[in-house]
Amino acid sequence: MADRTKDIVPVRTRYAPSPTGFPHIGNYRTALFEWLAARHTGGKFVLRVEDTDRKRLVPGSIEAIQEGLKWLGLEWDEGPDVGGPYGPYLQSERLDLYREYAEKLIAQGDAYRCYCTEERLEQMRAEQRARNEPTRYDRRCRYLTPEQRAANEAEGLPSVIRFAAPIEGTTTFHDFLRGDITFDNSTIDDMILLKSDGYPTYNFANIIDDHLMDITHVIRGEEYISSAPRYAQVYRALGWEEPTVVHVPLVLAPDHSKLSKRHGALPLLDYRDKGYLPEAICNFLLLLGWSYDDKKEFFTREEMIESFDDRRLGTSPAIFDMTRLDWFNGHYIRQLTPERLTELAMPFLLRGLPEDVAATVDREYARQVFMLDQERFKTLADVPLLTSFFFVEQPEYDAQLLLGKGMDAERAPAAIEALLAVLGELPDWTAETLLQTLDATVTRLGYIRTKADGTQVPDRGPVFMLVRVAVSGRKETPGLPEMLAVLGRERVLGRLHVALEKLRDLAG
RNA sequence: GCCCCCGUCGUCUAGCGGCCUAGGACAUCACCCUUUCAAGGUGGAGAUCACGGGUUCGAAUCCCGUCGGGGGUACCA
Repeated sequence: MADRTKDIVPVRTRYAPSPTGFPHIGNYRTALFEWLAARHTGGKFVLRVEDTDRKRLVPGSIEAIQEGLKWLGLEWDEGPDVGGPYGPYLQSERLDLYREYAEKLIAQGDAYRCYCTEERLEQMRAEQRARNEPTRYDRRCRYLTPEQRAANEAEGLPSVIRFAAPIEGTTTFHDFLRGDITFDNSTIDDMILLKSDGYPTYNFANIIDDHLMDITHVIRGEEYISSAPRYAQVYRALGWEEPTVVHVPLVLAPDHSKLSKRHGALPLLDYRDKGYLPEAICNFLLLLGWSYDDKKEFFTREEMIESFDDRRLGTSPAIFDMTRLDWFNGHYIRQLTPERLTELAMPFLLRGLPEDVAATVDREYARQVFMLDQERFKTLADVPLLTSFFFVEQPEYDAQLLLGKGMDAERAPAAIEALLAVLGELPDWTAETLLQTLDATVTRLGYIRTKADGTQVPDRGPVFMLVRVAVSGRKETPGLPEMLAVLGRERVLGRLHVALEKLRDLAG
């Protein structure tokens, strides 16, 4: 058996976000794949900020992007904050580099200055559309005479630098997952390398930096496939070797449209605020477009790194399914140790409680409550929803809720009084003795159920539900004896008394 | 319009010419467990593998076409 690890070559990958907003969850999936490719091979994961669009720059988004990566545990080896041998990692600090290579392309005849105004381009495209032609730059400035150029320069006309793309033939690039993809050169126009403000376009800066930073594997979204042949042309003009390119399929909204806020696809950090666990998000994202085999669905961080193989990436778009995310989240919440659960749940609890109540919460008591409800939390946002009754002075509920199947206005007060009589005297307040006491009361009060085989057993249902509502104000709660044990004698007795009063008021 | 990518249960997917009367998971339904709700267990329903042609003894798997979905078509990324 050959040692497979010998075949693994360390790769350099990069996450190259543009600080024009707060990336949504699909963007981070790409980052996850890039990070995994690097970790799996013992390579490096680089964070490079593509801040070349000055108009759309959103203050604070660089910080938010980094916070998101950290939250998911996707730590980078090189980046704007930590530096590295290929810096700077902020494209706005690399402007001279792009200029240098753009000039080089002009010198060798592979690029040219274009003086066309945006108005003219706009008009040109409008006419092309009217004639039902593809909208493309008509290359007017590509064929300017040296005299015309000199005149434009003398006049001080603003200009951009465009790539002089091959006009005839085809361009083929290799997609790691899909194989060779060929575009007819007649469909590719002369893309802008450097904008009139001196900043590079995303496309150009990307090419230059991926090469200069020695990126071996470019993993990016499928929306870049149509730009890929142009990148290939520039690499070739510069005489550079092209990195391996992996286009991962898009993540779509449930209605197959592009992922947007209204479908629940929020900026990543919003998921943290909504009570999702990073391990759940990672696991969910991992399996959106990638699979290990037909069985394995839960991956620890180590297992992810160990088993990630970019050859198993898919090529068809995946739909973002919130329900599945919730399931993963519930799973990982159940996985939490009591201590970690408490740590994570506490802020959510305190935020959901009235201020005066929040101020009195005892950590140890809360810990016991959380453990009781652990298997019921789908997200941490459920914490206050399911557990607030443990903390308030007295839960509010409609007296009618106390009555139900097998429990009417006559029997309810009797049952509570019977319980009150014994619970006050209980020598120890544990789930075990509480269950015994509850059962004894049920039997004494004559709640009997006949099973299918004819045997008679105590019918816990009606009394248990009565007590459940009395102490919690709700019909769904953790197991009754366990819940009473945690609530403590004082609260339970107090709430039973309140229930009794409510029943009397009801009777009129 | 033009160019490109994609197309297996509602959803995420396994499958890479015979092991497939297509497997797993989420969701859904039923039952079990049971003091409620969950969690867990068992089982069911759910995909003529988008459709139509080929190739082959044999196709979800290869080829062509059609349709459908998506992306691109910016001095955005």
